[in-house]
Amino acid sequence: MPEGHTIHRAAIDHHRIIAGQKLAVCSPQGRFTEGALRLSGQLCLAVEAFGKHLIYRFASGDTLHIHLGLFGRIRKHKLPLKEPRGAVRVRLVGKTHAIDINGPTICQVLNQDEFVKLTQRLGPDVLRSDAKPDLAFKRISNSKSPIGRLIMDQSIMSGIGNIYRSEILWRQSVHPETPGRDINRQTFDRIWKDAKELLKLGVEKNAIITVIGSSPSKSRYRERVNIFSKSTCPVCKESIRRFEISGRRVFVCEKCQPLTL
DNA sequence: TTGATTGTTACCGG
DNA sequence: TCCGGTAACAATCA
Repeated sequence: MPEGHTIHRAAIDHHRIIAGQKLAVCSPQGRFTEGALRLSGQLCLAVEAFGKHLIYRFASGDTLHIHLGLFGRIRKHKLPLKEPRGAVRVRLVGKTHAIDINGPTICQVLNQDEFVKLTQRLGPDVLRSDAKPDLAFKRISNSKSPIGRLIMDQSIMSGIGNIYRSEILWRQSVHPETPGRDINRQTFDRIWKDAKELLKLGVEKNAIITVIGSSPSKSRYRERVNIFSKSTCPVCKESIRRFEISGRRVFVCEKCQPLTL
């Protein structure tokens, strides 16, 4: 199974192998033919992530913009080429390897202006060294929306997904329904730092791991997280409350994460 | 075959 | 204008 944000970043790490080469680009299912034609034969300068968005930069100034969404997946193959597995939207072929991109929510060519617009509408990325967390804190401390909504709002800060949301707030003893304006700078800094560390680990291990020391070899995330999709708190053994924010599942231990501060 | 899923976006009403 | 809610979309697996 793809692992949300983590696989996006891991994909970048694993697929830089095709950067610095002229790539053949094709669309096996014919669903990205126009874009593929525009990029094919171009020199790929770099592969980068902005939040959960993946960007392949080409010498022409165009970029390939990919967002994997819930189901998207990137696979790397050694040449010679194999038959596409599943619904491959776009295939990038370099000298030694090919990259197949299956089921992305977003798959488009952006010119330089469009690329700039994309980066401008994203909040600071917890994994980028040039990120400015101050921008996120400012937005959060002016909002009455619950912190559980705010830290997953990619226009406020980018990188955190649904599993990390519940896990980070549990690790930092913050109730997801705490209004943003009640989060002080110290608490925000703890959330930011934890997000940064957990996502970095996730990229390294190519898996969502929020229980430090747990084995990444297990195929199911349930064994590597503390409360997400669980019924009892691993610390106090109280039952976990499950509810929704914006239609996405949230988990909270109301004993370890009291709402009143 | 059905339901569930680690996400985003467009659109609409308050 | 800004929120929050809803539907649509994506592919795969149990």
